Amino acid sequence: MVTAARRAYHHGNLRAAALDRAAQLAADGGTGNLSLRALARDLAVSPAALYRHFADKDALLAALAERALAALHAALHGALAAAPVADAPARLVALGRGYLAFARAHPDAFRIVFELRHGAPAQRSDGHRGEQPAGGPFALLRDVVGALAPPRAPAARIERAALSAWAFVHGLAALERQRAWRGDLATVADDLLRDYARALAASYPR
Amino acid sequence: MVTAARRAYHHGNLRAAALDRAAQLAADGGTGNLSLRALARDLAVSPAALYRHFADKDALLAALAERALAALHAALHGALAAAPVADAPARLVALGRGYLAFARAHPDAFRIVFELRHGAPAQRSDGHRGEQPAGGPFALLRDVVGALAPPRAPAARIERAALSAWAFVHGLAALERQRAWRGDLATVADDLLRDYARALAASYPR
DNA sequence: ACCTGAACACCGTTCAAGT
DNA sequence: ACCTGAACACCGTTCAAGT
Repeated sequence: MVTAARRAYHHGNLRAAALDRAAQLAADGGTGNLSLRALARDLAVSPAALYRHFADKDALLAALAERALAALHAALHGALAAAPVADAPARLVALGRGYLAFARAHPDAFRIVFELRHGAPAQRSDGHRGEQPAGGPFALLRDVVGALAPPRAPAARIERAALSAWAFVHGLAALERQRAWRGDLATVADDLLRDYARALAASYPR
Repeated sequence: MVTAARRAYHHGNLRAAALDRAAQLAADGGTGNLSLRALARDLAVSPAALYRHFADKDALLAALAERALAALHAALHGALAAAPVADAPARLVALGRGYLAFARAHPDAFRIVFELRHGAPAQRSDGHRGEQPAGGPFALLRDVVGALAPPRAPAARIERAALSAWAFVHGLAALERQRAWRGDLATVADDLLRDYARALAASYPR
């Protein structure tokens, strides 16, 4: 059994197994308590073996973040699929609900997507990264916000409105995770999402 | 010189010196790279000496967070003092700008206030904590949002509007810190703050 | 190509012992 | 009361060596 599993790693799935297990460990004990040595121990593998698949611990965390971002995208896509196609405000609310629900259900995944390289000051001078976190999920948001706007609204205005909506719902998720609010932020957040969508829809002259 | 400094610690200021130096180290290398041993080395003190003043590393970080929260409060208070007393929307914008400016100038302090116990799932069942982060700064925000509302507006509505505004500006700060936006979020954020204040003021029937 | 064993330079934390 | 020295059980990472 052990030897079979061991042999399997030689077939190229240590990387995948490590990511799966690391995601579980992060979900249980938090990303901060995740150690490569504990992970290796868990996989019945030598610590050094992981370095054949990840350059260092940060690379492992980055791969984990990539997975988490894909999961967030999928969750938002699902939330959108369950919303009425014609009702743009309802779709925006559904997107916000999906975002908050994901942050609640997978706080570790949410964290690793948005708080990676959390303690490093190193801002690479070769340009901004961060296209990944903005990529998939933000495109969904822009589409929904665009559908809310009049047919020939300027793209720049839609971009700005989408950023604003993202900041709003992201802030709600962050404050809720932080428990920086006495009482039940979750139910209030739902009301605020609806208010926000309504106000945005009303902001366009008709 | 060294002996004089050493003797000074016996006079009860190791705790303060440790916090000062820890704040510096966190500002330079990020909170994640802060180690008690390096801190002790830096203070020419044995690692164990710090445990006379802090229960463990988390306690040191919590004390650091307390300082950072006070600094944020002071910064917001200052931003408000420089804004016209009568112009409530301008005061809201000033508060938002102060928040964003603080997050930009002291990313480590901002982080430690809002992302402490970042990797832990442990939600204490004895009730919610998080009164501290909401305490000082949020009271300022509630006052400003209250001044924006009609004289006899219901308190619950003001609370909700203040939470909404907090979430919005906090989200902007988080996304900006994350560089999760191609291009210059800082200047766009300023526009969005003004839009937000205007929309909030307009949301009250007159 | 993929993994092991052993080593290096670190950690956080504890505890007896010093002054 | 406050600090030191030494120890324990961990880390991340590297590197020769195995298959």
